[in-house]
Amino acid sequence: MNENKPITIGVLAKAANVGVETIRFYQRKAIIEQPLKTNGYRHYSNEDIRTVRLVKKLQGVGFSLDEIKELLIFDHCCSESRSVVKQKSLTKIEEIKTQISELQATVEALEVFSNTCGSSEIAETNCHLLDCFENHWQCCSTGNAPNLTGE
Amino acid sequence: MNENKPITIGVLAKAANVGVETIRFYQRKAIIEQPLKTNGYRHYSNEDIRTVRLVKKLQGVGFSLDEIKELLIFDHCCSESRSVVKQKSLTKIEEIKTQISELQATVEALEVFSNTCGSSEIAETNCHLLDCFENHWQCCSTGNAPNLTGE
DNA sequence: CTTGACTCTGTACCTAGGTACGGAGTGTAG
DNA sequence: CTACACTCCGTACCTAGGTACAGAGTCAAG
Repeated sequence: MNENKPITIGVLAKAANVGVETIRFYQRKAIIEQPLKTNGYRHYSNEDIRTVRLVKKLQGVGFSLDEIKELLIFDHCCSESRSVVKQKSLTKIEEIKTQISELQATVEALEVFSNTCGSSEIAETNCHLLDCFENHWQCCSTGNAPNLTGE
Repeated sequence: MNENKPITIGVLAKAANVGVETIRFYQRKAIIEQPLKTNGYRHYSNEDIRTVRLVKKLQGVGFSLDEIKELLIFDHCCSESRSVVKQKSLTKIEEIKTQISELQATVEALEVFSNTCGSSEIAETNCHLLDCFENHWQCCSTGNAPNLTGE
């Protein structure tokens, strides 16, 4: 084991696949805690590596840094705040589920688009992406979308 | 019908539920086309309302303005570029599907978290969100995550 | 005990996606 | 034909999430 090799900011950055400046930025934003310092140098733990990786993962899935910060704070709170933690998690779960539905509708619209408008055999010039997404993101069908503007 | 009432920038903005400045911004970015002008005033079509709504919808689902611009350009291109359009759509579909999987994994992790760590009966103090997301985002189980840093 | 890689702090700068403002012209109801 | 809402253009400013210095100190191999 290499317990003797300290995890400096550069080591952490490389392990989490981010820039050194990003780590410092996260610290300024209080997303990760200020680590212990020896001779002015930051020394991190393996926990910190896991945390930064988690931050990047959550970010990739659409969480903002503020949301991530909040999640991480939950994680450190003691048992009396469990009901708050639970409620926040459940709210977030609902939000993500909604987002998943919208993404699924987007995939469907794009599939219709590429199977009709994108197909040289089937396509008509009046078949547009716009139509594919309208009518509650459901169809592209004839290529003529109904008038939705109430004209 | 009110064909005689022109769709000015303010009308468009209200219809699409965005600010007037946002419309101007989209035009600067060439996300929507420069409309015809009479006496210096922009006059939009119902198509423009649909387009701006689509832009906001796509944005909400995680598309950047550059991606949206590209999609809208597909939409206006003529038949000889159909294969390109189709390929781009298919690529985008794959990207979105990946994102959906990740979001589903996130939901699972959050559900495990709220059912264990968030539950006052079951929770142990060493049960953390970090653990819930690790091991390929699959479990929180005992509350002690395996060491993933290769130490 | 020097040299080069690494780290420190603070501040400035960058892109994306808007938002606000100033000073001028337009359009329309009374 | 005046008032007021609306629009014009250009430019400046804002937040989020970084990224890049500069000038100084530290660490470790040779």
